[in-house]
Amino acid sequence: MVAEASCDPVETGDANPATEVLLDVVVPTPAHSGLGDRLTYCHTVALPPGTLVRVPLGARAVVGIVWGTPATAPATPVRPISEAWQALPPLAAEWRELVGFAARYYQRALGEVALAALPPALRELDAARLQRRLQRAPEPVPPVSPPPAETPPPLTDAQAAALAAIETVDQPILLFGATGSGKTEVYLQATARLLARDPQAQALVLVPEINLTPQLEQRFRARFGDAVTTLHSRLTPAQRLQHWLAAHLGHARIVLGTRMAIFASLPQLRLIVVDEEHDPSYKSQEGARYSARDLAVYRARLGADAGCRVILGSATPSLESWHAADSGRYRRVHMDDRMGGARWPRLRLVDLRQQPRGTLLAPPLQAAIEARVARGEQALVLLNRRGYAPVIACDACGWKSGCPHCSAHLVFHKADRRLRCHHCGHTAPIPRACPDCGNVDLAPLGRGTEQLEEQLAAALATLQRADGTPVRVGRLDADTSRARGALERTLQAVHDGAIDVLVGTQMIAKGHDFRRITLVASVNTDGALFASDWRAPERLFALLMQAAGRAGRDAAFVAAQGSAVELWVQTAYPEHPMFAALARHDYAAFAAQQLEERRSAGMPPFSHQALLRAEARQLEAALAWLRHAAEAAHDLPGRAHVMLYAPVPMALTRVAGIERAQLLLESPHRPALQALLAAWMPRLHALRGLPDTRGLVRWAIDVDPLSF
DNA sequence: AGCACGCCGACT
DNA sequence: GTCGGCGTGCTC
Repeated sequence: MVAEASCDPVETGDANPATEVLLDVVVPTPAHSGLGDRLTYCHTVALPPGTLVRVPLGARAVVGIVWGTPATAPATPVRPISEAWQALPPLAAEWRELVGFAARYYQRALGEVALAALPPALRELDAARLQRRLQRAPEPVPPVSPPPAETPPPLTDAQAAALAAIETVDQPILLFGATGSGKTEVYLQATARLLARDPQAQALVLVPEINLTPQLEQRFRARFGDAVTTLHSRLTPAQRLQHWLAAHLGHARIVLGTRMAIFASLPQLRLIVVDEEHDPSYKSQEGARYSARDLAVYRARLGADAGCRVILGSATPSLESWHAADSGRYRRVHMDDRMGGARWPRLRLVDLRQQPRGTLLAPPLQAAIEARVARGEQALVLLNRRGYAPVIACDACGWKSGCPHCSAHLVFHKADRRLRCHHCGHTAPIPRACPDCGNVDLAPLGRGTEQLEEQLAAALATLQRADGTPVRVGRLDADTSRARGALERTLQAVHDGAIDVLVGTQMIAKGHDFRRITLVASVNTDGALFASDWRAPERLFALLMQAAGRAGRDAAFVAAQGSAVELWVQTAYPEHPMFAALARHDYAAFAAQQLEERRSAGMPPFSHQALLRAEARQLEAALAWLRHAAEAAHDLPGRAHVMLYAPVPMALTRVAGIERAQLLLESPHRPALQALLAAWMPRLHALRGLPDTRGLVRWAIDVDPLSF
């Protein structure tokens, strides 16, 4: 009480102005708490913006970040800052700007975004423990160069051109290069040149999934040693804090991380690399739904005065980035030759209309796989559906195994002889008879990776390798890689040649550098070709290009074998124009065709979208809430330029007993959409508690949504 | 969102 | 007689 009174500027501010300072502090207040983003506290001395502090909030003590000084003194008496962590350098102005922009653009509370960007373990610390931690690790800035731990290889012409562009072009670089064209070497050398020029500089390298691309981390470590650190969600809380501190204190020169790393504190950031920039995992799907790739471009612009650059790399860029390059906002740098003389796989289409219905593996494809395995080569077979069969059904009455909590089928998993829901985790034993009619003939419908593995293993059972050992079929999907280290073991087994044929979901298509693969096959492709999601063709093309890139990586091996490197695709629509572009490995043609479709339909990137999502116990409550929301938008700024569609249930309406619905907003004018959203938010918060929306669980806005 | 305070059932 | 159910309400 005394402390609070002494802090009140009205009471003591005049009496002792030198020792009482008002500060705006950002604390983790969810937007709907009714509190503003910045709360005013007082302290004995002025603290620079970016200083971490602990402050009382209600009955709790929370970590906050000093954001500045209040424009006006608040009406309510202010409470004092409990402790200021002055041992830690303040978070830089650019970091605060990035966080502020992300909060504004994605319509989240500033405190939520700012505090979520810090390692959780930091919030557990106090000033004393922080002090000890900082003293215990007074790591000097390690000398990165010279000498580099590994001598870089000579550059190809394309790589030299790319590096020249990076150093001279003051725009985001779209590094467009096929798998194996040497993009990674460009990242490495761009980083090396930066560090040679400016020994204090830092680089940020973003990857979609760090566990699926261990060799990128290996290559950075081989070149830069201990100057590299990592930031991703698989780190333990202590590691994450340690790595974050290394970046914040400038001990780490290079941060390699997943999308969350875009918020790392990097005071000397001069280069951002976004590898596989088209990958949808750069878009966060919970909390603040940010795009790390888009924020990377923004962050580089914030640092432009200091010479910060951004490289977006991909063999199949997002249509957004491709269009930005077409329109001159990004600079496209094309690396068109595959290094080491490796040849591109030839496309072999299997027309499923010529095959018996329900064919999983057409005889010519199976024969091709057998022939390769017999010669000591390897094959990858892609099927984007895990489990044995996506559903089991009753022959007599048409009953299908449905999830009691979701509007989805229970998937038959033969490995544990159970039915499993892939959306809520519900599991059930396989019923002996149909629950509806008692019929005992229940049949699995459709195929998953387990069944494909089984069928291939049976087909290859009589084959032997050159050394007389039996041929081995392996499987890689979320089920087989759940256990710690299982993923690495399977990948190693493929590397070592212990596995001849690897079956799996799209995770087998990622950047693994398998040397003896000469055939890649996609056996169930058509679902994505005609999916209701209009981004599906783009993703399918990227997946098939990426999968194709796994084949023929070792030119010497391929030449010695005398094999043709092939990509097999089973489809009932072989005349689809996408396959013509795929056969020529012509992403530019595919992108041009897709962008033309988007332009005429007024779809992104020719318009901008946001989704308002609502979840409720009853679907009607969610829909009613969205209708109220639409009504509340009628007179908002920007409304004339923003199209609001009717609220609809989501494609997968119910998940874990919660009904989901959404409302799409679309505008050709991004600022109009942003203005509308910003003005809409307070009204949406005020919508709580309407009588026909009882059972509403939560709602959220997804700006630039990727999935519908 | 947390985390209080605040009024009604089965236990040491 | 207490421990605890989660219903409203507040957080500079």
